Amino acid sequence: MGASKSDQFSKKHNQMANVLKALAHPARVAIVEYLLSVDACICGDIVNELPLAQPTISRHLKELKQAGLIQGEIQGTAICYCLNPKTVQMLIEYFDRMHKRLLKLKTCC
Amino acid sequence: MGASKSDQFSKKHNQMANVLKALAHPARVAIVEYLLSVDACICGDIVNELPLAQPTISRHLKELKQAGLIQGEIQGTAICYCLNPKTVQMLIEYFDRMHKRLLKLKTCC
DNA sequence: TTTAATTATTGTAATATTGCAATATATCAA
DNA sequence: TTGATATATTGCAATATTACAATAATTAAA
Repeated sequence: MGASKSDQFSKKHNQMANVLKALAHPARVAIVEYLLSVDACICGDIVNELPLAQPTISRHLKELKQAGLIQGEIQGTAICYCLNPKTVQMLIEYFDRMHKRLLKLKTCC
Repeated sequence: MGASKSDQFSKKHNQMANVLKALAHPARVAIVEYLLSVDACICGDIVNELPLAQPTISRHLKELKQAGLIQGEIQGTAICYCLNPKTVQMLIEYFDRMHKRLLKLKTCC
């Protein structure tokens, strides 16, 4: 029956899967790249930029925030979102380690 | 109503989201790391290694294969799976570019 | 060909995700 | 306080994902 056997896996595997799940949707990839493309940290412009309603964007932002990929800072009535460099760095290191180990393997199909 | 507005987003954002979605589950993270940990390319041992039934593993392998993260090679009755270095490299480059652009931003909260 | 071993597919049930309308909350300005 | 602006939350419907039992398909060996 149904989903969720995540408790059977290690904490590390679950954490990694959670961060990557936050990026496993085109809207959230687009949000992250939009935040990158703007020199300053923009907030609600995302709603104007993407083809989604405000509550939907808000939910996506919440997921990105919970995964530690973005941070939000209250500025008056607006909230300024920006990327979290530490999490991005963690992802680089993860895949870099993976790639280095991969190159050491002798036999591969 | 419901899900799937993916056609509203760019092909690039969808492709990126699809590759990352393949890793957005602890079982698939575990499979990838298991493939890394074995010097040779093992196949059905994954079923013994993980707390999931054979059909479930088979489905996870299919998703990883469709995302281009692993490759399978038939060897007799068994199938030998291994990681695809090109896709791993693509992921490194993606996050590396992101990180470099991030460091250039002047104002960030 | 028959049997055994390995992997894939199908059917079904449980759960999770996605999206929006409606509404709530919070802050600034008048 | 009141109104305007910006963001978050809730409720619900549509869809997607996850998992396994049962079964099918494929190949090697007897």
